Amino acid sequence: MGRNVSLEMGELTDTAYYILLSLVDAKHGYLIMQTIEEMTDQRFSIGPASMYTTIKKLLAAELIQLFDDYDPKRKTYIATEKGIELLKKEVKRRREMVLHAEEVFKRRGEQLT
Amino acid sequence: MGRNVSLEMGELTDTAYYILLSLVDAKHGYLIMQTIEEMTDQRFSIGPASMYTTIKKLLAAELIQLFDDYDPKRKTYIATEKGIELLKKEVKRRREMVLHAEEVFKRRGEQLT
DNA sequence: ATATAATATATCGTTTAATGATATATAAGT
DNA sequence: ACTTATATATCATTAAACGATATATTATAT
Repeated sequence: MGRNVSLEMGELTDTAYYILLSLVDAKHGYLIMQTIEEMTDQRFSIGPASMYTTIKKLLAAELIQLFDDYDPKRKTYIATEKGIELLKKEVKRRREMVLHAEEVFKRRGEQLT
Repeated sequence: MGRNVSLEMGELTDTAYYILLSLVDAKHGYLIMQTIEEMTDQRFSIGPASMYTTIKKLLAAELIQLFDDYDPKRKTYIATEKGIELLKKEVKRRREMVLHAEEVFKRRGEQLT
């Protein structure tokens, strides 16, 4: 297994991070893409290929599940409890990554704008 | 070119992020690996394969350069001005990623520990 | 009416990233 | 002599991301 890669290792790629974050509240696929673009002011965008590939992986890892929906045309997903926990852990990890950089620049007397 | 992937797009993977951050101050390869492990309390570790592959890419993108060194046994690298700028931009991007998550959880009345 | 744009889901094959395995060589400690 | 640590490097494989493409429905404009 990869050193810093797979979901089982408990780490999320940027793509998986944003999809899982979108699914804290139930959404169908297309809405996930829109939500991410809106959330990031168009700075991050995920196309259908990346999204559906990632959704499959997140489902397999039980980080998201199908949401009980009546509309058969749209598949709706939601993060599982396990998914939320991993997401929170990942937020913490990313916060630390920023801190690591801040420490390095601080040591050099430079500030990060 | 990938939507959210390559260095030319101005984004760094976790691996590239930590290597570039290590090279704010000049270091040779082996020391980079150690610095990253120490910095992250063993939570992130990069093996030689990932490191040398990434170093090649960072050199090609002129985000790091060979540091003027007298020791022919050890190749020493340092981040370029361009590399520092990208790193700062990336820190900002990652800070925003954390904020995005905080907003989502705040909206739900949950706090991130 | 009908063409066009937006909504919605999905797969195939390729490219890019990350890594395990492995090789090589030196230096230092036991 | 032997082992551990230091130091750099490549090859082949796995994993992640994505472009291209296909398909179908719904809404909107002409």
